[in-house]
Amino acid sequence: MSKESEVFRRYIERNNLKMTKQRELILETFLFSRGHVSAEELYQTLIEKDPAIGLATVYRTLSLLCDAGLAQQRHFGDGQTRYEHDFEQGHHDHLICVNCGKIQEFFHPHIETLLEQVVADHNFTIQNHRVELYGLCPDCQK
Amino acid sequence: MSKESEVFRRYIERNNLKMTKQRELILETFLFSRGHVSAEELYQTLIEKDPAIGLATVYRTLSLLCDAGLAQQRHFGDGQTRYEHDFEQGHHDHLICVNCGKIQEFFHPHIETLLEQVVADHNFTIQNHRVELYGLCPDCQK
DNA sequence: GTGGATGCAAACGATTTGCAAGCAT
DNA sequence: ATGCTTGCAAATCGTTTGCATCCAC
Repeated sequence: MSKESEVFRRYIERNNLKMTKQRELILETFLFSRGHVSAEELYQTLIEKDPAIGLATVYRTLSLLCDAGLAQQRHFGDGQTRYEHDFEQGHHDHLICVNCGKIQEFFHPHIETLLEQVVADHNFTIQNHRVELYGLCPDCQK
Repeated sequence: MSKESEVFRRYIERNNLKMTKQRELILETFLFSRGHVSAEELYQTLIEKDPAIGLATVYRTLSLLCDAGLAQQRHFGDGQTRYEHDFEQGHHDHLICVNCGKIQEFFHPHIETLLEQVVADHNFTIQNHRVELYGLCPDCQK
């Protein structure tokens, strides 16, 4: 039983919700999928394991996972919402290939520090931030 | 006649398109609106000047302005696409208030330099980037 | 048994598209 | 006259919601 599964169970219990086999399957599949999945992509993977599962359930469960702190929404240029689960490994930013869609994560402590400074200079209190670089990945530069 | 209007006319001509009073009105209104407008917001302003104008035309013209290099799409958290026209004044990033929606622009040369370095380190060729900080603006911190 | 969870289909909001009519060239 | 552009309505896409049924507690 994974740590995330434990966290989710506690969240479920604390809020008087119920653990179902769909929720278990969705969490498991979500955790297994590396990177940044959209609801639709996750759904496509899920129907192979449970053809009866509904897209609405995927959306509802992803929303639950966000509330539980196990997932985080991300919006990159295309119209879709993507969900990330490995953000706990520590904050990171993204390099996105505009050709193949590959997403490369990176972390640069100095940039983070400077961003904090910008926020302070403008008297904002920060909640979160995003830094996204769009371009061509090494493979797509031809 | 503004510089942008000139650029637009050239673009129209070069692509064998036609200049219409709707396109003129939309460009003019778009340029006048400071900041980051959504198609719907622009449309609301426009129907006061020309009640017959269609929302589809607004979308089509904004798309044209993007192609002509006079506008740029931006996606902030909410579901709407926003259009920016003053990005030519030089690149800048955004501080967004999650409470009142105010958008404060800023520019920090050192951050830009570091981002270029990150891109180089990963062998990407950059096209553009965005840095967005979400939090509470001074007014909303109560 | 009861209330939350499901799958489906319908509803939704933002954006796009097909079409007949209008207007710039 | 030609064909790009318009406004309208219908279509589309991603996401949410209503509802009857189902299932975890």
